[in-house]
Amino acid sequence: MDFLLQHFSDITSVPENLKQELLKRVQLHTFKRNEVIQRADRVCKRTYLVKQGLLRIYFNKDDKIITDGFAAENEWMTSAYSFMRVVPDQYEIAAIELTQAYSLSLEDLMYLFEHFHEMERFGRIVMSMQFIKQSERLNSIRFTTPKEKYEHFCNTYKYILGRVPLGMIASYLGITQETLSRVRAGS
Amino acid sequence: MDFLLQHFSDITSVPENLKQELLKRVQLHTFKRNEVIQRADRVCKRTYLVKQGLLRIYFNKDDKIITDGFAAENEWMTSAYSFMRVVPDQYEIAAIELTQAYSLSLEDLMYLFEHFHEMERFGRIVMSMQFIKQSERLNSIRFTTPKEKYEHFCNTYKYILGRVPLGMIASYLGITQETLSRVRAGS
DNA sequence: CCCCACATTTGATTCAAATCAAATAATTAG
DNA sequence: CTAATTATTTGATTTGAATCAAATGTGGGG
Repeated sequence: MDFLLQHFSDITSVPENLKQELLKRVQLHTFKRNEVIQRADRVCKRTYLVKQGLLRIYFNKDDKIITDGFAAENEWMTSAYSFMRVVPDQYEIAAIELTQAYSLSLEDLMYLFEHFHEMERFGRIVMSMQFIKQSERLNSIRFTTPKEKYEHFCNTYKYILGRVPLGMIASYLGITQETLSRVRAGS
Repeated sequence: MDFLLQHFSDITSVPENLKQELLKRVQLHTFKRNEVIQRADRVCKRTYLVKQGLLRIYFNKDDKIITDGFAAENEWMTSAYSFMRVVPDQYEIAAIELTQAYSLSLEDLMYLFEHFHEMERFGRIVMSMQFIKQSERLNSIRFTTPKEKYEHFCNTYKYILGRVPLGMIASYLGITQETLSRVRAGS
């Protein structure tokens, strides 16, 4: 449980009673390699914090699987729109490798936001960080060549490289597998 | 001032003392048509809430001006990375038409976050909404044809259409002016 | 009110990456 | 350990939008 509280403490101060409430509400899961955590067409009920391992979010577009993101240690993963708005969506989440993750339900999260200023701050800071990350990704997708996309990925997410098939990285970067292969070959 | 408090109240409850502090710290600006509010290579010191009019954020890429976003009534505008991290960046912000906007400095914002749970909640909710909006934009840029991009823009931002030159919309959508023109001609 | 800078359209051509196709390499489940 | 599946590379071709080029339209400052 130290991991969980450490994660929160790294972002903002956590008073003792918030710690208690967090520990009371959080669930710890173990997901097998390739286990599907969240299925398409369902409401995503929980948000996950990866303790160890690697999660992936993806969806089916014209019979191709498009990877939309990864979450490794200390990163949060949920199908954001489905989770926040409590509506089904097309995203699935699965474990790429054996993964341990904590999770919170929307109700518990809301309870904690409601009762703890620090939790609200935590939420604001995490959302801000996600927003900034997503901006960078948007700019990368809009304005860079396949080669630059791959290089940026290598620089930013080298800890993911080698843990996932290249096809997943290609679709995450918004290019085809073939193009990624050629980029890597250096032509 | 009613506008400002209404904007906050629409998102979360605002206790009387927070109202006081908000009113004490907020500035009201009037920007002329085409007036530049934020210059490139500078730290963006404030975040703006548009009361009336239209702001635009853009940057120079290879001698082309790329529009990155708009903010109309009840929308926030800032150069997010620069503002949050207190570093200069390449974005500029200008008024497209005569605009009235409230603004807050980072220090004031932090003060309000620090002292008011409700302000923190407001920040969290606004960041979440921005995140979701940005996700939709990312998907639009990644997966849709120029025609679909334009249709989506018309559906979502029709109140902007007609108030800005088409070139700005084209670069916002990630297509060229020529392509947008052809899409509109319907071919 | 008119002219000029800017905005928009239209046409011809180019090009980068997608698609289509298939061979080769590497995992993994039995 | 080996067959079968999955991943990766490599090659040929297509294609949609960018680029290049230029004509036409238009609105707002003088």
